[in-house]
Amino acid sequence: MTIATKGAVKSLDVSDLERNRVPIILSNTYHLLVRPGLEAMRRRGGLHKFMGWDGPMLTDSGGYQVFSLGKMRKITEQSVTFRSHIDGAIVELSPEQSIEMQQAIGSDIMMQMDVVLAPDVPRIIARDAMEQSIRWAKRCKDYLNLNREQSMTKDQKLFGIVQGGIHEDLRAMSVKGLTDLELDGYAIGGLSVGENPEDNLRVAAYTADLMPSDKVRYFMGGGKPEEIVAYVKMGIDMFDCVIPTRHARHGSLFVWGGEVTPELLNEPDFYKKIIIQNAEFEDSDEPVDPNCDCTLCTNHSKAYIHHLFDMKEPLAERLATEHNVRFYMKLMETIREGVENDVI
RNA sequence: GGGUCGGUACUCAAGCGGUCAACGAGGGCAGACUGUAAAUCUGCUGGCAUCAGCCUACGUGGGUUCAAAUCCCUCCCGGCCCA
Repeated sequence: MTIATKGAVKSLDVSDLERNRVPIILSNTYHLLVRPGLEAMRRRGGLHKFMGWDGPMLTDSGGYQVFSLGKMRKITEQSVTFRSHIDGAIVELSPEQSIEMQQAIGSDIMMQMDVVLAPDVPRIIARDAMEQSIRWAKRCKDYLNLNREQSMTKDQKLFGIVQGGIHEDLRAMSVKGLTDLELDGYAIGGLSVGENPEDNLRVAAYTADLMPSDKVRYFMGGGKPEEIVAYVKMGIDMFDCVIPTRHARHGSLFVWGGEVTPELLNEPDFYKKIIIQNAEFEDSDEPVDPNCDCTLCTNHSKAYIHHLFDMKEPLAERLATEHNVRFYMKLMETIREGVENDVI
């Protein structure tokens, strides 16, 4: 999933997404609740219509913002209270309100409201958050079942989010509690939030193995290309990450290590990252990546995109973002091909 | 010709006896970003270095002082004012 937090993939238009074969986007409940707000979203007829996107869309519940905006919120059993990062206004988000907003957005897949924590919190805290997340999942499902008619999109799906930090037994309890609720799909949450790489892979593999294989498994927030390949091998189906788009805006571009085939993905250095502002690129007439078919690589040189970043031209971000999005989409296409042909 | 203000590192610009190799900004160099408060953030930016230090530096050349980018004198260059 390419991330469109506030109803746009930063610097890209919907036609750019379609041209680069983006299959599904992710948007965010909290940010859209702050602006333009619930009623405005209803008046616009939902986010698909508002932004002109006909494809699938998933919305995060706002749970991650409970974590990332931590200094400005208070969590209770009932809800989370934020101070808006825009104007300081009080914004309350409960599991029910999250679903109500996600219904107004009309996403195809809604995420339950959860409690995300840093990886280094005491085990008892991680356990409480995990258990609260299960209770909140139930409230999300109950609210949805009672209010189906208010959705902007028919048959919205609801996914649960497995929590439990880096503790395997807590992860197992979380999976049990959520699967008892018979949700439409399940996600691994609370990873890629600062834990060390070994814990990340260990917990992801352990958790993925416990999750029902007949439903979608989604790893939230990850990851780097090699991590995604590893997660797929664990049985995970869906991903979202800000890396391709944010890195692009900051001048980090992904470059394939060679002709893109499923076999290539088994090589340790199947790609590299270059920082295009670096002086070594100022004189290169070569494309960023000869194995890429994006607008940047088809039409322009490294020297040109280097220059655009140097001049802080807005086009730099747009071309770079399209390139990294194309890289990630090609990564997923190639992984899929590799899985179907038993290469990965 | 007289008066006056000023000349600081790539640029702009602080400092006005010791804590100054010299604030800050820009520029340059490099790095980070994982369910996006992010066109953001961090480090370095005189030379040498065995990373402890050493050397050369605040227009020029002298001087005062234990000590000068800072005080005094000479000269050079620039702005402004008066002739």
